Amino acid sequence: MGRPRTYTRDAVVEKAMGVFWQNGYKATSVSDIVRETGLNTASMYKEFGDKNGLFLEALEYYRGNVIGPRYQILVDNPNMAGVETFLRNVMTGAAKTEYKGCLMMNHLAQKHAISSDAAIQVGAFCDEIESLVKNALSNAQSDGDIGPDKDPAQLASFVVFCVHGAVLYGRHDTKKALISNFYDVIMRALRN
Amino acid sequence: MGRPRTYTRDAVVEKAMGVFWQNGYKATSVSDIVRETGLNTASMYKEFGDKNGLFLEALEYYRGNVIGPRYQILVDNPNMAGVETFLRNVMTGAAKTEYKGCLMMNHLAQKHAISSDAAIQVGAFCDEIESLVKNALSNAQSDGDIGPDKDPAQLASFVVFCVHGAVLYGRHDTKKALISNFYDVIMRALRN
DNA sequence: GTCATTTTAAAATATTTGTTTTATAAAATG
DNA sequence: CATTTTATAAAACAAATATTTTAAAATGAC
Repeated sequence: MGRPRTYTRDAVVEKAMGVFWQNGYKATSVSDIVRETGLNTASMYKEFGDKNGLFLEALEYYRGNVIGPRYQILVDNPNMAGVETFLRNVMTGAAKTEYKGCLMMNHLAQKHAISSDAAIQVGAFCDEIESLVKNALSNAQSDGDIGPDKDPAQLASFVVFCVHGAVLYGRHDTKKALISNFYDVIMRALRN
Repeated sequence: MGRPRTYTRDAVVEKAMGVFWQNGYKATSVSDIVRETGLNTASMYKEFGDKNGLFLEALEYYRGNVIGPRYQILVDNPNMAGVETFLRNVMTGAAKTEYKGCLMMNHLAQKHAISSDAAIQVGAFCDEIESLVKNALSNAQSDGDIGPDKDPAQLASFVVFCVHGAVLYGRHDTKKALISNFYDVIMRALRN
C-alpha cells in the first residue's frame, strides 16, 4: 500500500548504467542521475542507499544484461566453433553500438575513483570472462583446433583485451576499420 | 628579485603528472597535488592558472618526456627494423614500469571528466603516434617487408592499441604474461 | 636599513556535490 | 472518511574541493 512509485527499479538501473557508462563514476553527479533517470533524489537514496550502491547495481546489470548474453555462446559451445562465433558476433555488434567502451574496463583506469566494492566487482568480471574464454580455448586445444604449443590462458588474456579494449581505444572515425580488422588478427593469433 | 621560489617548474609538472597518471584527472584533488608536489596552493594557481592548466602541462610533459623518447626510434628508422626494435623496447620496458596504463589512453574513457582542451590534446596524441607507426609500416610495405595486401593504417591502429592498451588492461598478475605474448602476436599480425 | 618585489603559509571564500530532512501528495485499509 | 503508509518535491544540510585573499617571509636594489 501507500503511494505507488512512478518508476521501475530495472528501468532506473538501466538508465543509470548508461550515464555511468558514458561519463564514468566520478564524473557522474547524483544530479546527472536524477535528471537522466527522472528518479527523485530521496527515492534514489531510499532504493539504493547511495550513489555507490546504484553504481554497484549498474555494474551488475551490465554484466547480466549486456555482457552475459554475448558470452552465452561460450557457455553453450566451449570450443573453437564457439570462440569463432563469439568473436564474429562481438565484432559486428560492436560496430553498431555507440562508442562508450566497456563499462567495466573503463573503470580499470579509475580504481581510485570508485569504491573498493566496485573495484572488486570489476576484477571479478575480468576474471569471469577471461576464464570463459580460456576454458573454450583449452577445449579447442584438446580438440586439436589450436596447436599444443599455445598457452590458452595467455591467448584468453589477449582475446579479452581485444574484445573489451578495442572499442575503448578506437575513436569514432577509426573504430569500424579497427574492429573489422580485429577478427582476422585475433583468429590468426589463435590459429597460427 | 623577490623571494626565491622553493620549487622548479619541471619537477612540479613531473610529480603532478605522476599523480594524474595514478588517479586520473577527476580523482586527483588540488590537495593531492599540493601534498605530493610540495607546491603551495597559491603558487600552483599563480604558475599554472588552475588545476586544468597544470593537467595540460602534465600531458605535454608525458608526451615529450615519457612517450617521445620511446618513439624516437621510429623517427630515425621509419621502417620494419624500426618497428621491430620499437616493439621490443616497449614490451621489455612495460614489464618493468609499474602498472598505471598510458596517461593519455587512461583519459579516453573519461572525456567528460576533462576539459575540452585536454580532450583535444589526447586526441592529437593518438593521431601523432598512430601516424608515426603508419608511416613506418608504409615504408616497410614499400620495402617488401610486409605484404602488399596489408593496410598500414589499420595495422598501425592495431599496434598502437596493443602498445598503449596492453598495460592498461593487464592486471598486476597477468600483465607480464600478457606482454611477453604480445610481441609475437603483433609481429605475426604484421608479417603474416 | 628601508623599499619594492615575489614567494609562501595559512586562512577564508565559493562552488560543487553527496546526503538528509520536511512537508505534501497519492494511494490502501478499516 | 480518518488513518496509515509510502513516494515525491523541494528545500536544507554537510562535506569535499576548487579558488582567492591576506599577511608574513625572503630576497635584491637603492
